[in-house]
Amino acid sequence: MVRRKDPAVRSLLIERAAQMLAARQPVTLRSLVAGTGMSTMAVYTYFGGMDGLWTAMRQEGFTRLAARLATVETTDDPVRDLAALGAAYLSNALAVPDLYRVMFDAGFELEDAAAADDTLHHLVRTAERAKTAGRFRDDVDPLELATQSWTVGHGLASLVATGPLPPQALAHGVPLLTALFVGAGDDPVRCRRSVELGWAL
Amino acid sequence: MVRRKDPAVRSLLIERAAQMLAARQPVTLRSLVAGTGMSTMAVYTYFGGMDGLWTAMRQEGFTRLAARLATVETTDDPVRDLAALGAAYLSNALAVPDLYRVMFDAGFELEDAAAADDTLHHLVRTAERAKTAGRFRDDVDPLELATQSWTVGHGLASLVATGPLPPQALAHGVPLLTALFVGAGDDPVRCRRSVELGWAL
DNA sequence: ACCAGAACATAGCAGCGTTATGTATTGTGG
DNA sequence: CCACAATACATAACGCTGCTATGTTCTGGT
Repeated sequence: MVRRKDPAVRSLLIERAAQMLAARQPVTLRSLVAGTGMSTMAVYTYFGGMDGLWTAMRQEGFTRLAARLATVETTDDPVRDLAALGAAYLSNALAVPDLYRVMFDAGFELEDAAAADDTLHHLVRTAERAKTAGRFRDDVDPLELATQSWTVGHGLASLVATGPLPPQALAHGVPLLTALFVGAGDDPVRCRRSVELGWAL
Repeated sequence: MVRRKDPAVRSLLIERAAQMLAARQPVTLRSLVAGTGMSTMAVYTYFGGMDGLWTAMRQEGFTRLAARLATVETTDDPVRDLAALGAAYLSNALAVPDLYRVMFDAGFELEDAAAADDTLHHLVRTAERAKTAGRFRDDVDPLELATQSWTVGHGLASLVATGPLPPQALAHGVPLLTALFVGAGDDPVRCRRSVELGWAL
């Protein structure tokens, strides 16, 4: 009785929307399906409307971000890795600034929060590694430190991607993260070296 | 030959738009002028279109923010004052989250940057005071430190106002700012006390 | 007192997301 | 195997958006 929705079509639309977003073309219902042979109804059968498309785009953004963070190699210096994750976060955000803006736009829902948590998890695990390696104090909560690192990264990404700060302001990431990690107990000079190594934009 | 535009009408429209924004009502060309007796053309004579209105709203947002920061009293503890400015920044952002979002929306232009600079200036001056008071190292650039404080504040404000982080995450401001100021040379225990005093959300 | 020009009102346009309606397609139960 | 029912899809229309073209009203300097 059914005629199942084709997942490939869904990904195709998401892909196309992402490309249009990256090309700074307005993503509208009609422009999205134009040239694909599909009618505007496709967006409704696959996403339930434009809001659904934007939600899907947010998830896509977090998925890509998670994939990007997964490429960061884990070394024997977890603090370096933590900084490298921050750098990768910023690199991803500025590579696709419009998608990044969509991810944190007004329509943020609970289901998006799950995707965001997955992203945070990379940071949490690395913070844990740094803690067990004795780089951080015992009373440091890895989740809290990860959240604080995220806050710094997002603040930087948001201000640079939106325009208030110039791209060279990304260099602030080094002093910000070193201060944060030293505050968590790491040795100042060693920390600085680790962060600079991991940052390496 | 002229019939000058009435500045009062302009402020009235901005005020009305701000109220609708705060009430989470959609601010559209027609809904904005509805009930005021004006026609839709008013928006064009006073702002040149909706884009102009949003630019004006951004400036209004920065003006209100600057006014809010100006209410922060300056004590003999500049580090406390710096933290107090950060708290005021967040308090303002979360009091009018939709206006705050507009301020950092896609259409950010050069003329908005000037308004943002005025806001930053409060932080810069206080950072300078802390430096001359001997709380920070000599090689600390007040502008850079202010920018970094701003980054932290904006990151926190953005993540909480948009939804990814819950309101209690605002407490991260204390460790983040202390770490930053200690990294700038302040004494750890004294800094912590100052920040906690100034934060006092 | 005139009249150029700014301010304003009205109506219409193209575009937007959405929905209603009709048609085609498909998997499944008899 | 076939008919039925449910899904997918196409087309057209609706109400809304920002914007512009046109006509009117008001105002201030010569």
